[in-house]
Amino acid sequence: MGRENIFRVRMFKEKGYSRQVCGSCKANFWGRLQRENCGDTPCTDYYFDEVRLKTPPLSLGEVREKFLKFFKDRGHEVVDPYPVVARWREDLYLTIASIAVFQPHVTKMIVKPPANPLVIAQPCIRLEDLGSVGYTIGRHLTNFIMGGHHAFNYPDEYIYFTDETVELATEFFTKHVGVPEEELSFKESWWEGGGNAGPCFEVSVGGLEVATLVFMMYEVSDGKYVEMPLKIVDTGYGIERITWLTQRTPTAFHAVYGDLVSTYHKIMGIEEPPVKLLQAVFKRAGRWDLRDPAQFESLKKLVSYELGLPEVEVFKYLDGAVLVYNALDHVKTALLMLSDGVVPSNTGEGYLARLVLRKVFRVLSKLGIGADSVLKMFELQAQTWRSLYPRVSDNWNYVQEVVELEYRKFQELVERAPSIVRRYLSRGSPGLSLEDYVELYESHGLPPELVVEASLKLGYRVSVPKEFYSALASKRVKAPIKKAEALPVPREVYERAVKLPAVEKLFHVDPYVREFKARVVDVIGDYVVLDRTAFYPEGGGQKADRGKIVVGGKVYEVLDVQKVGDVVLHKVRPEPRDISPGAEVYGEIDWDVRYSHMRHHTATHILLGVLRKIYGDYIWQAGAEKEVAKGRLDVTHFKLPTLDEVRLIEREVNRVINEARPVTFKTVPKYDAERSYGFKLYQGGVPLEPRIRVIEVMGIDAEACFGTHLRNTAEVGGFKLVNVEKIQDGVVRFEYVAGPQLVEYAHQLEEKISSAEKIVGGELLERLPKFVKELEDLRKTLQRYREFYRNSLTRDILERREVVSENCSVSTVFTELLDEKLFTETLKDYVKEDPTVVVVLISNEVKKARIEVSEGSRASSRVDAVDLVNRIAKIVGGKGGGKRDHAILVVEKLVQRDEVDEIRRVILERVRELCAAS
RNA sequence: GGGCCGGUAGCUCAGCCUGGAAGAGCACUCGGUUUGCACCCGAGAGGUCCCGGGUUCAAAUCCCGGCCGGUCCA
Repeated sequence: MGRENIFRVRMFKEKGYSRQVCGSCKANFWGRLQRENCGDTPCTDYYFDEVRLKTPPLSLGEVREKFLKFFKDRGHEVVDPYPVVARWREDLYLTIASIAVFQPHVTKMIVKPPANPLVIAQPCIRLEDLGSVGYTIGRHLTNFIMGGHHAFNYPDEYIYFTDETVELATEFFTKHVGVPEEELSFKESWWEGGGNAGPCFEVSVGGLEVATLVFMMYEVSDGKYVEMPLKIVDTGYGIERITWLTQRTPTAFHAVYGDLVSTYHKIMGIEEPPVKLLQAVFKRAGRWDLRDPAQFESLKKLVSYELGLPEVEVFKYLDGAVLVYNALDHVKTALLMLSDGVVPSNTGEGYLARLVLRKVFRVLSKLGIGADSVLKMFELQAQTWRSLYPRVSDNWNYVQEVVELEYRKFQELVERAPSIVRRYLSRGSPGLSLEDYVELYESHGLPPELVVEASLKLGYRVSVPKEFYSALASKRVKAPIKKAEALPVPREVYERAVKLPAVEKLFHVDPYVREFKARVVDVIGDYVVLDRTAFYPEGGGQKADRGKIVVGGKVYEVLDVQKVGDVVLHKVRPEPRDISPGAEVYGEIDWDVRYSHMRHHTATHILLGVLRKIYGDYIWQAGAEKEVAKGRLDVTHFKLPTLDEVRLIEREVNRVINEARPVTFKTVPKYDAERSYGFKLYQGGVPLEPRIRVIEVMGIDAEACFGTHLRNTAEVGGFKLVNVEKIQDGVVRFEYVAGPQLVEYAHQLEEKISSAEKIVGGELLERLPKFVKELEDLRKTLQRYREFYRNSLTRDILERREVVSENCSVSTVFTELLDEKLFTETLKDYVKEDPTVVVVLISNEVKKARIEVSEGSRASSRVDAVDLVNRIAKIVGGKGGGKRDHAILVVEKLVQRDEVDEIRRVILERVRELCAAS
């Protein structure tokens, strides 16, 4: 199919549409009427308010229902929307389009779609337009519902493609939205994203693009387009935009948020602009790019002239309104993300949630809005949207708690700002450089507006450098290409293993199988492949089994077990040189190791279930590991559990164990599992398979899992948390022991206590307070001795003091006890009292000597302590240095009596020389 | 996952660039003064300079590694 021809669909010919060229963007478009331009912004102004619709104004929910019903009536199955957090995708954090729901498993033909054709009203979040929201009066939103009808055409199963897609869209817009057909414009375009590409139509009405019809048919690899075997109809209908179209309000926010627009104005203390002002803006918002500050400025001036309103008024109204629209949009986006269980943090999707929250908090806190009102703003939206997005009301308690916490954290940052800014102001050059602004933002999270504010508080007037945003943008580096995951086995082993047939996994059939018979399929280096095995390969956080295999009477130890696709590799010792394919094998796994893994694994599932029950559905597994000695589970959570909570968790887990609940496993089709259990199935990641293995702990937890589990929770035997810590903002780690390991753990504790008691010679609780008291007494005694020593030293200095002139005196003291800190302190105090003195303190230790020269202020103006030290070094050797009034010399030997005399003589002579000279 | 910033007295921080005697303000204790709202004056106590290693005669300071906190980005 040629790329040109694909746009020549059946309907255009039948109904007499003509292919035209836009006078502005030169793109080709199709329409029944001849027109000057393609009918899409920015080639035209908005005029959809003048288009006569045959339907009454519709709400967002009504448009959504109308859309779903229309396509349902045309043979599409309605598919429930997925979460806005794209947990099923490794390459995306947020659901950015309805097709994302089916990538990559369906688009790569690993799994069939849940229905075909299908229709979905998918809530989406796109944060790349974060900065545009408000200025475009509603064309850009960070959250929106994308209506998509999708048809997946397989080589052997054709559903429908271009002709039907255009006809369906036309019928929907004309008959059900009530758009006169002459007003429809289909612009030819090209869509590319997520590794796929294809031609598309952009459908517009009165300047507003309301849908994109993509015919996905290429895979993009190395910049080349490779035709896919699967041809996908990927459509996106802007449910918000259609709502706007039917309501013809001056902004999309009025159409989508209704009364909330006024309410938000009131809460934020911002006056609502008069309708005629907004209408004047509406008329130009299509062609003008108001995100450009210069254009926004000109528009405001133009509107002020046109309506005869003072410029300041227009500026005040519109700047304020943009803030309100921002708040409406961002609060809803944050609400949707949090309701889907995102925990704000400094990485991943948690960071994106925080980014959105902070952007709106920045404005709210500047307006002086308190936490109560902020919560009110969230609550109003939670009420408005709870029927359209059911998860919003399910998780409201969590949302409330987290919004409050995040707002408090942000206010703390604002409070901290002046002291951080002060640090930057006080270093080096006056004011703040461009680099300072960038660093303040990137390292401390302080946007330039906040920096200016903080500087004002400190009494500095600074202004944001114009280049700030471009400097920031130029620092953005491309994402590093994700490192290919390390292979579990050497490459040559991997490449041969991957071609072998699937191995029968006895550990899945019955996790309690300890011994088995099998045949050798292949031997690759140290690795043996069998046709069936009970050895569990490392995976799903569960470590590999150990044990032995016997071939031809020879025993091989199994050191490691790994899997490559559906093939299990046993690494054995000694080298399996004598083993050849076809040989019979007897295998036996180390049951103690395995059973311990199973206990910790089942305990992990129980713990996760209990945590979700206690805290809420925002608890997600962020990592897990099950070993012989202990289990470990990292979950998303925003605060460290208290001691009481830890005890509660332990009690609840043990209760589940004592209730002896059955643990079952079954392998079911992916979509059935998702329907019955929801997304919480995918705690450990999403398996790219048509059928998935579901482990269910009755009434507590159900997860897609590869691991081996107990039959009954009673077998866990007992559960004790041994460590709970916050490993990262938003992630809490639990470590625990189960079954006999609990006894091991108790033993370790006992041993620790008893060895400590051996050291203190008695009971810990009795002896320790005595030790502490004794230590205190000793400290006091030592202090008294040092005081004594210090006095005696001071006396020695005084006694040895020889006056050289009115400005200089010398005292050389020799001692055989070393207490560096005491010396330094004593000398410092002494020379403060006597500014004329030069003190030389010589002290011997076991193998080295330390000579310290200290001078009073008047003495040091004539005599350089460093010079004296160098002279001393000539007598005793060693190296040293220091400042003019204080220098130190260390020698790796003891100083002899005669050397002390020599030093005394030399120093006196030198000081006399210098002081007399002045 | 990557980058950047920080960790010094109970708190807020200076000192680090350029290695050489551990500092300020607030809080605390004592004495005086005052008895109207951040009182004032004087004295004192308080330190694992995050941890480990290296360089050096000498490290809070320089280098390497780690831990913790903050923050930006993917």
